[in-house]
Amino acid sequence: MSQARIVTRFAPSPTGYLHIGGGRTALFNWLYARGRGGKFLLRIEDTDRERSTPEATAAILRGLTWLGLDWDGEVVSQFARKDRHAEVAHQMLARGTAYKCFSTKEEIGAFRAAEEAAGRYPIFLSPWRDADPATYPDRPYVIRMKAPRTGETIISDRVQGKVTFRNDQLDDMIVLRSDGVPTYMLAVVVDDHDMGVTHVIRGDDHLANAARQTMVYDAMGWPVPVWAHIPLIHGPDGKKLSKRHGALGVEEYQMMGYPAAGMRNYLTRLGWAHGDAEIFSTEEALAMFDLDGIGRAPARLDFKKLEHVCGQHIARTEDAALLHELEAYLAASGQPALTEGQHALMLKAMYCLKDRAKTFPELLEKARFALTARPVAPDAAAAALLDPVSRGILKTLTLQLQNATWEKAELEIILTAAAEQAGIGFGKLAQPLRAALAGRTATPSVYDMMLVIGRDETIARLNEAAG
RNA sequence: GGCCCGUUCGUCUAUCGGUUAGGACGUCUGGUUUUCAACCAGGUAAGAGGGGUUCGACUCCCCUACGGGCUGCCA
Repeated sequence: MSQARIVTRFAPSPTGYLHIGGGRTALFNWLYARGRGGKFLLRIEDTDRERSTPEATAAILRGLTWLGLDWDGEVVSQFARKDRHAEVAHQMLARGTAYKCFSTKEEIGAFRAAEEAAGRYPIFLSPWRDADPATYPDRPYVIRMKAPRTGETIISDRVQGKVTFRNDQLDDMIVLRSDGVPTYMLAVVVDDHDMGVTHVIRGDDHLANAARQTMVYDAMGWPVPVWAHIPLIHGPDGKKLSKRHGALGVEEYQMMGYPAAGMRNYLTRLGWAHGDAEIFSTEEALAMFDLDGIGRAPARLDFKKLEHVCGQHIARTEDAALLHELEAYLAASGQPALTEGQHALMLKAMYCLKDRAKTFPELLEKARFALTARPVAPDAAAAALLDPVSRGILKTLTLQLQNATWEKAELEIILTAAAEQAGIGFGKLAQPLRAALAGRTATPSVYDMMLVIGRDETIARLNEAAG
């Protein structure tokens, strides 16, 4: 049997931003398809007209784009396909695998209330299931799936294994509402079938749905896709994800300054493993990712590890690309863009910055010496370092730097000698120098700073501080 | 309530009946050092509980506890 081309999809409902769990689901689908030369499709499940908004759709698309998850073809609107769904519902009717049900919401509600009051599990069994069409009343009806009443439905899941559901636990779900709008349960199946989806990778909150959906596939005589129900992500406290945990929309993470590559890496490892692989590029992830590596237990978000992974990625990213991403971060978070001069200096400085930052805000903080303009405004700690004695030493140093060739080796000789002359350790010299050059007490190496800003700027800042 | 899923260091996880239960983050100690980081070395720390099956269980089965999901004319 030849392996058909793999097609996966991400199908969010546009009722809010793309949250981190949805982002990971999309990522898994993307990795699986793209890693195997398959297609990754995007469908917006907007059949709930009350709660769906175009703003949410836009936010989801932005989130996916930032994460670098590109999809094939046009974004499919589920609502736009409602006629096709209705058509299938009627085909089911014609095939005898569905029937018209005239029970009203009130009747069903009353039934449920009575069952629950009696301490029973309310499975509504429609009296119209086998009714004679001649007895049909003249009023609105829904179309219900004629689900098997006995036996069991078995889901063969790539993550959960074989999961068995007793058919008598499942009721005849509605596939077409009385207003002619299809329900999710029908729409997903029709869409996945029509779009040629071969692998359904989604949250395990859909596991039970897979059984009902299997019945629709069977009713239509369509091949059932491969299922892979992945565990949900929990907050750091192990509870379900909510805004309280800071586990917000994917875009919030972008605002916090995490690089997309780091997010992908972290999210890939959350609930999935391949031996001891921890830090890897997207290309490597694409090559390694497989459904077999997905765990069955929900995973918690760990910001410390996220930061570590992001730091590794920042350190590995090529300078120009990193600067480009930093500027995108600036724009996305509403901060002023870099001037041409700052851009050039950042590019020059990147080598001594990227090893020490885990997020873009940290990178910016380390880059303060390169981004600031004279007069350098020292913070309290830095100002305290610039006492009269230190200023005197800096003044002398300025003279010695005047004609230095601006190379690290020579600067080392000069600074070391200066410290000796002053009768202090190198550290005692480096601190005021740091304060003068960056206005801060924590900065990159003094040599790196001097090399990056150049002789003239270095001397100007020293004079300013010494004066 | 019913059905379904889950449970290995604090956290993410490896292990697919036989290991001193491995790695990573965190944390602790030491090193490097020019501050903060980064980096390097080392330490710390785990099979929810109870029954089975087996020569041998983290691994297979059952029960309990705990957590989660579903149980809509929501998706």
